[in-house]
Amino acid sequence: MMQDTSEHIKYAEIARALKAARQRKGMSQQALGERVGLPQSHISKIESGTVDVKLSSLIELARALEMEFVLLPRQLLGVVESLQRGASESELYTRLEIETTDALKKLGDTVSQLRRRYERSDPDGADELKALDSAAHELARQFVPQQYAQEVRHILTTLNNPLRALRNLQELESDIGHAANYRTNLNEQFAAIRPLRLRLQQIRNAAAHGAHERASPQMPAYRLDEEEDNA
Amino acid sequence: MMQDTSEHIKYAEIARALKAARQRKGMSQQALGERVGLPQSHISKIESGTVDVKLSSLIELARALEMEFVLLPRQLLGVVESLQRGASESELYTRLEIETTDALKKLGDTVSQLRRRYERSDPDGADELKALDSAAHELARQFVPQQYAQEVRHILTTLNNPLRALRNLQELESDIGHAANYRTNLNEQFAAIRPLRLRLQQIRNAAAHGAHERASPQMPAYRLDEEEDNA
DNA sequence: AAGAAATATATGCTTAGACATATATTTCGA
DNA sequence: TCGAAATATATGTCTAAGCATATATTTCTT
Repeated sequence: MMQDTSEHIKYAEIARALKAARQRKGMSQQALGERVGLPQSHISKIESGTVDVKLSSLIELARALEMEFVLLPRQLLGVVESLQRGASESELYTRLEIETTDALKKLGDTVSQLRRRYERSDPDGADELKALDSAAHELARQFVPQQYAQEVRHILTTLNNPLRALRNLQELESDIGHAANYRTNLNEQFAAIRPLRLRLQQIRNAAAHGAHERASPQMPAYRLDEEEDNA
Repeated sequence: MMQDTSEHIKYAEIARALKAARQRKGMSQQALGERVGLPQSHISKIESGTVDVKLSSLIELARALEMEFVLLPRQLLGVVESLQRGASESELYTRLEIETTDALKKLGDTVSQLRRRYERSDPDGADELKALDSAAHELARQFVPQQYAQEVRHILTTLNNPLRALRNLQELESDIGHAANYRTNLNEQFAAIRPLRLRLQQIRNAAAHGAHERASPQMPAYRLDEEEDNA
């Protein structure tokens, strides 16, 4: 139902882009068709622009090719095309991503020091801190995707209290008179840390496999875990 | 033909984006329909996501709304969404820029410590170090533009030797037997530092006024200054 | 409150996408 | 050159998008 040639050009451009993405992934039309539930012959038609494909099919094809369709204001088209052509296109980051990533590095360093303190007195706790340190550094290394940045900042803020408490407890460690409270308090702090660490690991995995893989941003898993732990 | 909920979400997102774009333009469904040759009732179905619109229709609707429908690598989504939310192009950074900026921060910290050591024994030298510290931190604050990143890294490398020498000299300061050599050596190190500091200041100024203002990266000014100092 | 404008929903017809299956043609690798 | 793999094209069936038209419902403005 297209009316003029610029729309025909756009249509052909999308067909070409899909084909190029499939070839970059080293997939055959057969393999792609199996992935999205379309026959190879239909993939061929789509890539050659001889079928006016529906949006639902486009979305699935894009997903299978680790791409996304986006509706953009026309003014941004030049910038976005530059980003796509740029050698370091996947290495561009927003200020929020950078700052969140810096904060994660600091967290990792802080937790690394704290872990050394607990290495002998509480090996299980030290393991928990080691896992948190790894999650923080790994996520920092690949940068926090924009849509997780606010959530990661919230996690970092939430971690302040238990980590401070752990530092204080470590200083009390030699004070024998507090032994019972000490152990209980220690367990509480690690119980608070664990779901946050699990969530950072989830985000790190989502970042590694493409930022939109997990579709539900409402109740983060660490809150579900908190509820489980309270049971 | 969509298979899982993340694709339904994407589908609804595009429907919402079309409606939002129409409303931003102050158009009715009737007017948009007339523009693209579709009945108002069909526009309503498209915007509510109750029809699986074909690519040709989507392209025409996007055009009429001054939008483009674009296929992007998933990694670019965060950046593109930032652009759409109004983050300016200049808030996006490459990995190289980020790493160079981190290195500048470290330089600034190192130089700040060194400056304290020379504060009483060599106030002129301390002033030079203070200026270098300021240049490094100011440039780090606004991020090193891509086209200066290699040069800045070179400057940082070149600064290693004179700064190390200054650290060593400071430790020798109380050794009276080396007084003549000490003063000569001190002056040599500051003479080596000064043009590099001047160049960092130039780059900081260029960065402040827009990364592309100065177009000539061939003979950095600090090499010109070195030749002047030898005269 | 009332009327106009805008949007959502219904009905019906035509055409084409989705999908299955088969086969022709081209490309690739040994 | 030859066979396998990949892609393009053909045929057929079913379902739904595109489109026309009408009407119900909601929203907006006075």
